Formats: sequence, structure tokens, C-alpha cells
Amino acid sequence: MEEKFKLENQLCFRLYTASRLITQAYHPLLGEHGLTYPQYLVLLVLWEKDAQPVNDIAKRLVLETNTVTPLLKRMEAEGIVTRSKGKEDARQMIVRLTKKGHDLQKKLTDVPETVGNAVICKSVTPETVPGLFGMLDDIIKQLKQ
Amino acid sequence: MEEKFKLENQLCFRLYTASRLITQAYHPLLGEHGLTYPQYLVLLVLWEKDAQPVNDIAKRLVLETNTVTPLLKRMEAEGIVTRSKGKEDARQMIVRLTKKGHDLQKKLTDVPETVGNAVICKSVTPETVPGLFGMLDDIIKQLKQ
DNA sequence: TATATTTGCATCGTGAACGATATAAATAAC
DNA sequence: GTTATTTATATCGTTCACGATGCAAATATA
Repeated sequence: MEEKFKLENQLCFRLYTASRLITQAYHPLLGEHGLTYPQYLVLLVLWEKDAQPVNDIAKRLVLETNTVTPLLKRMEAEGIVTRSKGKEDARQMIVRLTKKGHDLQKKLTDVPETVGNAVICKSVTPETVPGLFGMLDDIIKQLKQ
Repeated sequence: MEEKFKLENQLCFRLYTASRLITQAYHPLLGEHGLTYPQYLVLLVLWEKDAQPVNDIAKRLVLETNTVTPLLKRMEAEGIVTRSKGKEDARQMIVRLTKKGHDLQKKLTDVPETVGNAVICKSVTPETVPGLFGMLDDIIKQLKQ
């Protein structure tokens, strides 16, 4: 009755805490450029492939449109992206990088390495990261069913 | 310039997604009893040791009091906990389980195993979980500096 | 013992997450 | 070709997270 309820035995609590703490590590680096972490994720998606509908971005980030839409509106207000109705399908909103959004990639060039270095520790090294990635990917795949 | 910005190379995105998806797995089980996942975490802390000040709960969950206070107030409104000024230190708010809060433990007895089973997959098994825990604990310890 | 500092908690504002619901456009069924 | 259904996105309400700030009690310092 006791052991299973111990915080120390909870996978979710560890993921939740680790996720929040890494996001906090991003905060000063991104905040300098007026970005939040979820907004940075949107940029990662658009830097890989510009001009995507809301749904493709949401799917990629494993989020719902009711989370992504307000986020994109804030980014539009900041002049980082534009949102415009799709030509062939008028239901779609196509999201495109502005010059400002595109140029942010150069300004944020050091972010991945900086955060990566902050996370390096005893059991998390370039050698062990692939194993960790594999387990997390399995969990994600499993829960997306 | 490209590779480091790929979503597939981001540890944080994996943690963020895995965390959200497991929390979603808890949702129907906890929602049945009017609980959210962070509220469940508070219960885990109080079931281990009742009558703790806000600060101890917050520290245990690696959260700030400005997150925990409103959360506890909602739990108080639900009749799950009580909050009362500390006797020896009047600044402290001591949080105690009500009978309802205490009894929830029995009602939620199947939750850990149900969620645990939902997460079991190829690379995440009772054998590999300790290794995963170790890496996450290291990351958390590292980032808490 | 006054004053300064620290500590514990709360308030406020903003930005996610997300379930539930709504709306319009596209597609399927009849 | 209507009607029904699905699809893409948006709106709404609630609950976190969290930085910034405020306040009162406790402690340290002068």
C-alpha cells in the first residue's frame, strides 16, 4: 500500500520535473529574444520546413490545435510568423516564417549546445543519450497508441 | 547549422512530450475522483507524511510556492486538505489531509499499477526502469545545481 | 531595543495545456 | 445535387507554471 505511492518510485514525476527544469534552462536563452520554449519548438518545426498548416505543426509537436493556435497568434503578434488561409483548402491556416522568424535561427545558434552542456552529467553523456532517447521514444510511441 | 535544430535531436522535447502523455494517462483515473495530476502529487507527499508546511511540499515537488499555494487552495475548497497557521512559526501554513484526502489513497490504489502497465514497452521494462530513473535523477540533480 | 534582513507565503499577470464545444469548408453518402 | 459527415481551425473555461512583486513574521545586526 505504501511503496507504490512513494514519489521516488514514480516515472511520471521524474519526467515532469526533468522536463520543467530543462525548460527553465532554456528560459534565459530564449527570453533574451522574446521567445518561450513552446514557441522555440514551433520555430524548430518551421526551420525544418516552412509554410505548414496548423495541423501539421500540432501533430509534429504532439499537441492539439487549441494549444497551438493561440501560441501561433502570439508569435504572429510578435512578427515571427504569418498566418494565411490556404489556397487549395480554405480551412487550413498556413503558417510561414517572417524574415525575423527566419533570422532568429542564427541568433539562437548557440542555444542547443549551451543547454546540451548544462545537462551533461554522470550518467547522461554523448554515449548514453541514444539509449535514453530510445526509451523516451518508446514511451511516447506507446502512449500515442 | 541544421542538425542541432532538428526536433529529433532534442532531449527536452522528448521529456516534455513523454511527461505530457503520461500525465494524460493519469487524467481519466484521477478525474474520476476530481483530481488533477499536480494535486495527486501533493497527495503522494502528504500520504508519506501528513501536516507539512507549504514550503516543504513545494520543495519536495521542485515547485515554487506561487504554484503550490493556489493548488492547495483548490484542494482545500474540495475538502481534501486543510490549511492552518503554524503554532511555533506563524508564517507557515500547515497543510493537513482531511478524512476525504486520507481515504482517497484507498480509492486510488490501482492507479500506480494501471499507469505503470500503460508505459511498459519494448525498451522500458522492470529491468530497464532503474537505469532510466538513474539518468533522470542525474539530470534533475544537475539542473537543480 | 530599534533597525535591517531573511524567510514563508500570497497575489498578480502571462503563457501554456487541454477538455469541451463551435464553425466553416471539404468530402462522402444518398 | 442535397444532405450528412468529416476535417481544419478556433473559442472558452479551468488549471497549472512561473517571474515579479508584496507583506508579515522571524531572525540577525547595530
